[in-house]
Amino acid sequence: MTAHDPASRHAAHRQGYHHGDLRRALLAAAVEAIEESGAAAVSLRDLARRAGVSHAAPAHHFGDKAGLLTAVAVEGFELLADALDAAWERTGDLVEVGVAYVHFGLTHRGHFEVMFHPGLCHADAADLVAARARAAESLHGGAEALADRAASGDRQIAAWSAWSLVHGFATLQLDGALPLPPDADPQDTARQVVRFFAR
Amino acid sequence: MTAHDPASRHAAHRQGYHHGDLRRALLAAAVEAIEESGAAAVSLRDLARRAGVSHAAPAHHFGDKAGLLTAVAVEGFELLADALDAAWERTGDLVEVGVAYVHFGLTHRGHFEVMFHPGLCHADAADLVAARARAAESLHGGAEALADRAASGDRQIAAWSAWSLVHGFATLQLDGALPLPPDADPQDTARQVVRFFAR
DNA sequence: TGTACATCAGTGAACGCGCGTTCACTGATGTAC
DNA sequence: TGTACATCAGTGAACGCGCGTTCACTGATGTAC
Repeated sequence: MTAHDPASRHAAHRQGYHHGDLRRALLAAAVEAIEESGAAAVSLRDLARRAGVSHAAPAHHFGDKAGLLTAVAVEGFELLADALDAAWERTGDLVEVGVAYVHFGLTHRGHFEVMFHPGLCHADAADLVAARARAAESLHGGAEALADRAASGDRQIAAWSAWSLVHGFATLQLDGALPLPPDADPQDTARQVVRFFAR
Repeated sequence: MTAHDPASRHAAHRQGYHHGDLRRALLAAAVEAIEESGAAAVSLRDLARRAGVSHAAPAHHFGDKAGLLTAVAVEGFELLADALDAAWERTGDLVEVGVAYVHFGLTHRGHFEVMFHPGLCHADAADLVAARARAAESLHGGAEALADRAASGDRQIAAWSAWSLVHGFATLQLDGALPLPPDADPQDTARQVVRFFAR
């Protein structure tokens, strides 16, 4: 790791004229800001402040606000696809894929919010379309298999139902609309909910 | 209906110094604006413009932006409770209560958005707490009865599952994340999804 | 029936603020020779 | 090994804009007498 290595520059206190890894720093700042105040309230100037950089710098990397949020959404869809694939490979249990969806939402609320409010992004950006498609594939596979297991009715309806269930549970949790008893573990409750569905 | 009747003044072109029913007009403008640009983007000045009134007028009725959105949420919860109760009384079918929930969300997206993002409101306002409680009662009754019908496992888990299902379906539809085939009727699809769940 | 007055609803000018965007610039990096 | 130069990343001042809020005000309404 030399002094020119971006990671070491980033890990150290920023001192030079160049940041070293401003793009990544801005994405992290964006997720943080979204989790604090919501995606619509994010401003490029605030992110620049958080990254310790001049207010005009973000435009270099993302063009405009929608461009930045698009990058957040792309990252989110990739993380989600990874999480769903990993759950399947780890457990071989379709219920756990649903649980992983909920877990992703609860632990990545910044990404999650942007991913499902496409109005804030450049909805047609090629990388966004690709990342969304990959996540949809991971998700759809799981949901359809779950539907097969339920072994009744229309596969498509079953898959939509499964997705609705986990998405709704995650969303209600994130909005604080479905308050669990203080001793309940959200992920464990999610597991019971998905199991109930897959009964 | 005399010339002093607020409704007639409202129906007619506004001409006098007094609006006649500015509170209601501002609420309607707010719902419209939210459906166009999202709740976070609503501004009091824009609503005043839509209502044809000076920009300082809204503060008279709602105090501030959060006060206005609180009023939107209160109206939303009351409309939702009405819709759920009506569906139950009309059909006596618990599936139809779920369908009514989805239908409410799809036809009141402005209200729906504010109702489930409490960070934008005065979350502790007495009328909001009361309206939410009434809606929760209508909803919970339906969900628990559906759970009873499913006749397996924990009632609480079953109720959360039912709510998650309909909320998730509505949310995914509103965000355009679950695109139906062009010939599919959203409400009819919702009915199939809820039936699949209640199988 | 008329008059005086209190109350309420809406006005419009003013303020300070944070924002996105533009633009000429400068510091740092990497490559060609 | 050194020098010149192109490219890239970030700066900082400037602009115009819409916003929320305040405040003294004015027009309209309703009530007491």
